Amino acid sequence: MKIATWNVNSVRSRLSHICQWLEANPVDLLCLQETKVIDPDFPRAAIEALNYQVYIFGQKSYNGVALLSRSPLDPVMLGFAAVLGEEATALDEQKRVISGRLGDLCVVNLYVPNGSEIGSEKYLYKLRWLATLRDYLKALLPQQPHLLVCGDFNVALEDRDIHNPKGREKHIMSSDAEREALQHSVLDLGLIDIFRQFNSEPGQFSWWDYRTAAFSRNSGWRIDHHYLSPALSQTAQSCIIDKTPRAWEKPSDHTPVIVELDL
DNA sequence: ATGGCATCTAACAGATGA
Repeated sequence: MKIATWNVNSVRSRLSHICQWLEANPVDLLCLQETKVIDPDFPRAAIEALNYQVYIFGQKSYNGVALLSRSPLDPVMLGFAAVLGEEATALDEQKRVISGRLGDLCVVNLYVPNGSEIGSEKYLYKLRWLATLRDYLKALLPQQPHLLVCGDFNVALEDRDIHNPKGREKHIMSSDAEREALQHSVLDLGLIDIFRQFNSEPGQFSWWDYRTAAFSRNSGWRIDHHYLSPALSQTAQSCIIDKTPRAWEKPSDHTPVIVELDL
């Protein structure tokens, strides 16, 4: 079974890339972030024509997540509130969380807030959001021994995940508080950054800034991840970053990351 | 120090992203 995560930076602008990529890479499940569209306007038909089921949690202009699956998912859970209840509804105004169950596998698809600037209101929101993510995953884990948590985390965990870590303490996505929050909310629960089980090299990135020709210089960041529960990690066969679509005409600034499970 | 670029809404510029 193959599962991919991809921040597409607008599902409507990227529809042809998504279809082209899925035809070449018929993964079992594709997790999308930054769909940037309300649910009635999601380009559902083009995806369904490729024999994928479409599950969406969208909003106008910003954010938005989706699950595209070859097999039906049941149940599908929208937002933090589906697990945490009423007190989490405020954080669900921004559509950043969708989860689904595929057999005995539970997949959580996340779009972690960007944070804008260190110390800003958005930065504090990002840290609060990650604290709530801990509660969410902690509640899911006992019921879901085969848990996969993937998406755009907007945090580079280590210096080898950044093309140039100089000054990283003052940079969004690599400040100590962001790294500590991701560590506390995900890794400390026992979830494993599975890419690093297969590849320990620096220079392995999933996002390159549109500006300054970052992709051609490989000036990127590894901020799109797959985290696996311990039991599930035993089934992992590979985890690769597919840079191919980042080189296409008018690409997303992110590229897909695919994990293969022996399930 | 700033802006590089791309996407959204829809104001032909401003907000947001990372």
